Amino acid sequence: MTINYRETLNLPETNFSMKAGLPKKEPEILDFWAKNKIYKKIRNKYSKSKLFLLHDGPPYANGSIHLGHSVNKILKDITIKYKTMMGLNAPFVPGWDCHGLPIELNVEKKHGKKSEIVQDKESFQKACKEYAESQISSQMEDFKRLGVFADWDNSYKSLDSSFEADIVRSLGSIFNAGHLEKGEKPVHWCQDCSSALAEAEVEYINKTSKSIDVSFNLKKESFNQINKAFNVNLSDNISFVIWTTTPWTIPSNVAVCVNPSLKYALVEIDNHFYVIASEMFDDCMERWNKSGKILSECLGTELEKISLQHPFLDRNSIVLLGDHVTTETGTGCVHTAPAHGLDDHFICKKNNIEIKKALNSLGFFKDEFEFIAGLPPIKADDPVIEKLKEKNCIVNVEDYHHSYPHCWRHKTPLIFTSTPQWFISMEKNNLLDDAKNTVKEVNWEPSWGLQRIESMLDDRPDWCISRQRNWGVPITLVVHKDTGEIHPNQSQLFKIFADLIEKEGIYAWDKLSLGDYIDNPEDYIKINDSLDVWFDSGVTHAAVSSKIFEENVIADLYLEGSDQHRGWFQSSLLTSVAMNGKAPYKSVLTHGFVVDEDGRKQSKSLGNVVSPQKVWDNLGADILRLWVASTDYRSEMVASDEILKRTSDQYRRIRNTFRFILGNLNNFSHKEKVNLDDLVELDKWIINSTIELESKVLSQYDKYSYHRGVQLIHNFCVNELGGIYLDITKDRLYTCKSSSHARRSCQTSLEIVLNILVRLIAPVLSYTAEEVWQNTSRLSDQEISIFLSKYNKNEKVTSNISSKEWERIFDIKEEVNQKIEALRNENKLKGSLDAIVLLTAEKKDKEILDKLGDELHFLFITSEAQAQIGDNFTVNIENSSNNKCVRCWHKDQSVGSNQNHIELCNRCILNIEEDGEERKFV
RNA sequence: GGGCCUGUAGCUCAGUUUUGGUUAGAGCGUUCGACUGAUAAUCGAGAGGUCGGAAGUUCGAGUCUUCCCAGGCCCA
Repeated sequence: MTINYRETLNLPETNFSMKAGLPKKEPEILDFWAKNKIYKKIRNKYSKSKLFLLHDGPPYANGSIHLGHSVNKILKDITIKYKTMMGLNAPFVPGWDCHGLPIELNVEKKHGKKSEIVQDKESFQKACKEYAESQISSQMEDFKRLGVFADWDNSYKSLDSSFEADIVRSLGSIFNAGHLEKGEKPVHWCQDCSSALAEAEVEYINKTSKSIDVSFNLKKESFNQINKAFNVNLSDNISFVIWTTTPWTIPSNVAVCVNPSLKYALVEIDNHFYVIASEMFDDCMERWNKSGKILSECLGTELEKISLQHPFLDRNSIVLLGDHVTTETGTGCVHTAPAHGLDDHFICKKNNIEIKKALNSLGFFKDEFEFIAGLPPIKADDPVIEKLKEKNCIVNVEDYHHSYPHCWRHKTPLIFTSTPQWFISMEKNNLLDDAKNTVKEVNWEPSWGLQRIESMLDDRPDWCISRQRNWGVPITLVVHKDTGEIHPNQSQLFKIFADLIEKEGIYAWDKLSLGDYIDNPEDYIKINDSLDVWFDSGVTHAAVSSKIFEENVIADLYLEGSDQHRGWFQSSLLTSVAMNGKAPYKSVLTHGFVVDEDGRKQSKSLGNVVSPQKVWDNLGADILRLWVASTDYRSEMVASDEILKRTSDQYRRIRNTFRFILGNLNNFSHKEKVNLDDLVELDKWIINSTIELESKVLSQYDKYSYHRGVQLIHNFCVNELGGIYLDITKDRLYTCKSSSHARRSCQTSLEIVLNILVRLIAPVLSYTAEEVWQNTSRLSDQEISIFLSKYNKNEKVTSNISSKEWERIFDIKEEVNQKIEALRNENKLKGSLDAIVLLTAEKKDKEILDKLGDELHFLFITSEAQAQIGDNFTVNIENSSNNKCVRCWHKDQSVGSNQNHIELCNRCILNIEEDGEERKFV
């Protein structure tokens, strides 16, 4: 009867399953981390180590997290874990941005705009707070599910009263540094919000407006000047023509701007004379459908201070010079309403022209404009046009299609209108220049980040920090009720109010009576505005990092999406420079946005949104993490079903590599380790290759190039391990005597490979790395969690065969493979173990091959192999005629010679009956 | 419309700057084959690219220049 020799083999055995089952397993690992307080243990372990501070940019506390959030937090987590395993103290304090309009709108929606809760300010604020907290807790659960290590119990939230107090303190500090300014500037205003909007809250949507050309008649006193300028002699019927797409701003017109260096033409049409820019003549004639004649021309500068009659108001409109006037569209004469345009505002301020406001404080037309009194601006266009027609001042009306600012929430068109606002001035105390200088010292990654933030700083206006809203931190200014002057003791008051808010919350501001804090309370009022939420998040360096770590600590890294060049990177920079004169970060790393397979942004309407919740429920968070890590995040990141499928494939390969290694290390104890110098040569090679891999991967991680690192690891699993080492050593692991040097040598190297590899994947495949770690006491005895372990310093092993020589050997192996494959295709050979390899090689190659002695055939996984010297390199394959050993599957002439084991070769008999074979090279 | 960025095999990425230089690489997937002792795994071999497009500089361009196209972020 035949003996079942399979039982004499040392086959791999492990309970590390092939199928990952991540969606089920990951929550268990999460529990393990929580129960064992791993994050806390990490903090304790590295409390004395060098600090690496990655400061978390707060997501807005609204809605469930999407893929973009996941990308951001995973990248941060990979970084934190890598730095930690490098031995740095890398804490991570997550945060949330909690005030602001979107939360107010949701609470209004939930309770109803007219409900008592919404109508009463304090109850409304409390409802907003409650809502934000509920959002935070659900977002936090999702962030945890991603496998992110953080101090979740001590996260920061801008709604904490201590944080709110610090916002007030920060504002006080900026006030003390002389950057605060009261202003009256045109801002985007949403009628539906009854509020000025931040830039980030503005959305551009195509809109059709009325574009009108309006004539402004020349006043008598200016005829001399114009006759002189154009060298004519007229006494009547001269008009300047302006063009605008916002007819409702005509009631606020106080001036007409011309460019001093442009040429202007006096155009005659039907006995009437019009002034427009010469360049715009053709354009205007076409638009107005008129044929006019240019009588004369002059430079814009000669038109300065000419007086025009407002079309329907008893008001002068004066001609001003401005470089902002262009000839892109219109007439070259620009309607100027300083209450409704930034350029207009500045030019009038410069020329000391009084700002005329047609709108009341709620954004409706004042009573004095009878024909439009009480109307909102967007409904006033038609009546104004009618009025202009009535006064015979309209030259042309047509529809105009353009991209126009809208409220991001209501999608309604915004107006640009002047309101009293508080500003952080860019100029007053040199803040902008200081910020621009500081930014050069920061390491921007990718490097174009510098250019980007610089160009954004270049054209940034003063920072309007006033919001006429309820859910926000109050601007705790006390101003004189008549003069608007800030109270002389304001600096001190900031501190007092901050302490009060710390104790009682933001509600304290509305409740307090000034009499308790100042001497002449009847002369002063409290400002009602709340702070722009960008200010809240902009001061996290002061409210969070400074407090937890060290006063004015500068973070090593800010890591956010590229949109934050205008957002948080800038708000943080400006407040930090204003308060401390320094940038709050040493490095700024940005990632792109998530798009679909066609490169389009993910949006609900396109139906191409990939939900992170679905990914971790179906595939596992480690797949999501691997996707993030294997994508070059510096540009857009493509997510699709196919890509995630590919990612899963990549994951399986890495997982199975671990499974195989673990299986073969079964029953291998530390005592059985082989001295490194005594290892089989091939085992030395894989150790040295792995050490080399480690240094390459870590240097990629160090550059935040996770995708390159992951690619290196994966390729190593495929090529060095799967294709070469593990394939070749199967023979030794399975067929050699269990306790033999030949087998222990291999296991010794596998243990080293395992230790290195599991650490390399840990920052990315955190769950799987922990699963591997917990699977075997050889790892878990080192530390209770892999994340308490570090990257070890591994020394390369000295070997007789250099890595160059190994490279050549594997090249030759590849040629042998191709020859074998060719024969297989001709059906002359079944498997490689049927083959006998006969190599002819040049002396140099022969000498290298000789280093493997008679173990060469193990390298090729053939039954026999020989090399001889010759002029050319050739590979010859023969089909072995020997019998196949049923145990090791090699074909050998000794098979059948032993009567006790008639089906075995001598090598196997040595391995099962005697001391076992000896292996030195392969 | 402006600023910044991206575009190399079906997919993910190398290669592009310092230095322009043989038939442009890898892994995944795909096809074919092997094994059944990593087995919903593993091994071997093959196919697959006018490097977004066009023009230019050059003996020579994925790489340099200009323009165009598609897309992203930010702004208007």
